[in-house]
This record gives sequence, C-alpha cells and structure tokens, in this order.
Amino acid sequence: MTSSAKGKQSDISLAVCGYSRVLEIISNKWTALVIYALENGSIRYGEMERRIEGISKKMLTQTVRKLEWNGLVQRHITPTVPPTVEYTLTPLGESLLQPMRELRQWGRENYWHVEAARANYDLTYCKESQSLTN
Amino acid sequence: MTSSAKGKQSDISLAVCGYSRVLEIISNKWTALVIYALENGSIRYGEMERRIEGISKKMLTQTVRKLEWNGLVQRHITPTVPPTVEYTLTPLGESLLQPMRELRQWGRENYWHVEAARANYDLTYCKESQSLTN
DNA sequence: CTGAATCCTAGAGGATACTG
DNA sequence: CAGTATCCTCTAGGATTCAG
Repeated sequence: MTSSAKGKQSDISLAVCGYSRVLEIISNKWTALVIYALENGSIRYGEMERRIEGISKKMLTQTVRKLEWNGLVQRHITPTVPPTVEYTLTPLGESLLQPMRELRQWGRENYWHVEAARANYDLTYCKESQSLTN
Repeated sequence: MTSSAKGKQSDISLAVCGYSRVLEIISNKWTALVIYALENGSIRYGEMERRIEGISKKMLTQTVRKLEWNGLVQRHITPTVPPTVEYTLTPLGESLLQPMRELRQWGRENYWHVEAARANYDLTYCKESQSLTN
C-alpha cells in the first residue's frame, strides 16, 4: 500500500518497525529468562540468581537494570542489613507476558521442526556435519 | 511447582526455555525485517534489498540463509540469465507470523511507555542526560 | 541480478576479585 | 545479600571488493 504508485523505495525500517523495537528490549541473552522468573510474582535477587541456570551476578544485574530502565520491572529495596531487594513486573512488563507466552508456546511446539530443517539442510548442502552448525 | 518440596535449584535454563529457542531464531538485527518483507508473499532478492532500509547484500544473504536453514523460508531459483531468485515463507515460517504480529502490535502500542520510562529513569538517577542512553 | 570473500570494529557477554 | 569494577574474548555486523 505504501508503495503503490511510484514510491518503490524502502518501506521497512529498523527505526520504525514494531518488531525491532520489542526485540531491542527482549533480545538479550538473559532478558527473557529474567522475565520468565518474574512471571509468577515478586522475587528477590538471590533467588533469581539461583533459579536461572548459569547466570552471573554481573549479567543478572545488568539485565535487570535494563528492564528497570525500560519500565518493565520495578525494583524495591528494603533497607535491612543485609539489604533485601525485590523485583516485580510493572503493569507494562506484565502486558508483555502474553505476546511472549505465545512466542514461548511456538518454540515448544515447533522447535523440533526447526531442528529437523537444519539437519535436512546440512545433509542436502554439506553432505557431512558442520556448515552453520559449528 | 517444579521446586515445591526440596529441589530449590535452577529451574530456568537457556537450553530448555521456549523463549530462548525462538529468540535464537529471530533475534538477529535483520531477521524480523526480512520476515516482515515476506509476510505478504514471495519476493525477490533485489526487491527485499530495496525495501529493507539500510541492509547490505552481505547481511541480507546471511539473514535469509539462516532463515532457510531454520526451515522458515524457501528459496527458489529460476535459472534464467541473470538468475531469478524468489523467497517465500514456508508453512513453518507462516506459523511464526501470528506470535510475531502480536509482538509488533505490543511494540506499536507500548513503545512510547518504554521511552517515557527511560526518560524518567535517567532524570531520577542521573540528573543530566546520558546513562544507559548513550 | 544474486550473491561470495575479506577485512575490520564495536560491543555483548564471561571470569574474577572486591565491597557496603 | 546484592551488588561494582576490571579485564578479556568472541562474534555479530558493517564496508568494500570481486564474480557467475
């Protein structure tokens, strides 16, 4: 529609695309897992660290800070000694849960198709192992 | 539920999480835009290049190849001179459109909230400019 | 027209040590 | 407990050139 008559130029742009805006927010390595950990309610820093396999303090803090910066997560400090810090999804963050759940659902249902396609591609074009796999 | 009685150990894992599996597929810089370009049917290489603002041949080819590898896109070559190459979403690729549209919709509706949250965060914690913005 | 091959840089992310 | 601060590696992605 945009390119109906004359204007055949680029109509798809990183800066404008809604996909890209969301991906800019959730496409980091650990972001989805942190949201995942928060989807059932508030949780403390240490428990997130324990629940998310393989995450380091640095990456956890960095991820959770960016989420807070984006307004998806609320950080609440109780000034005890030692400190107690609770993280919670904001309403904005919760509104993202539904679309993300659908994505997760797609992954659960279809990932085996993806793996099959990869195996087939490699077999077809590479004969033996590797290619895009390694 | 998984960690009800005793097992308080990590129950969220990159290797298993459905989110992460999907993100592994669509979280590259140009992937979403390429799928976007394909959502209304087959399209040729050159037209994708023209429609997607700022993409280079290298990245277009790389992105589209990975999509093909994952079974989301079908590549069809007509051996004319010069060659004609058509790209089309496979049924698997089309099945991803719905969840992605919801993500895009979320972005369109809520991105301004995100920007507002960022501005507020920066104002609160940094007084002046930069922080995570730069 | 549709790529492949090189070279290069910025930044994401890991390992480790230290702290209020 | 909940982080900071450094240092270092690795690779996604850009620029450019060549080719069937």
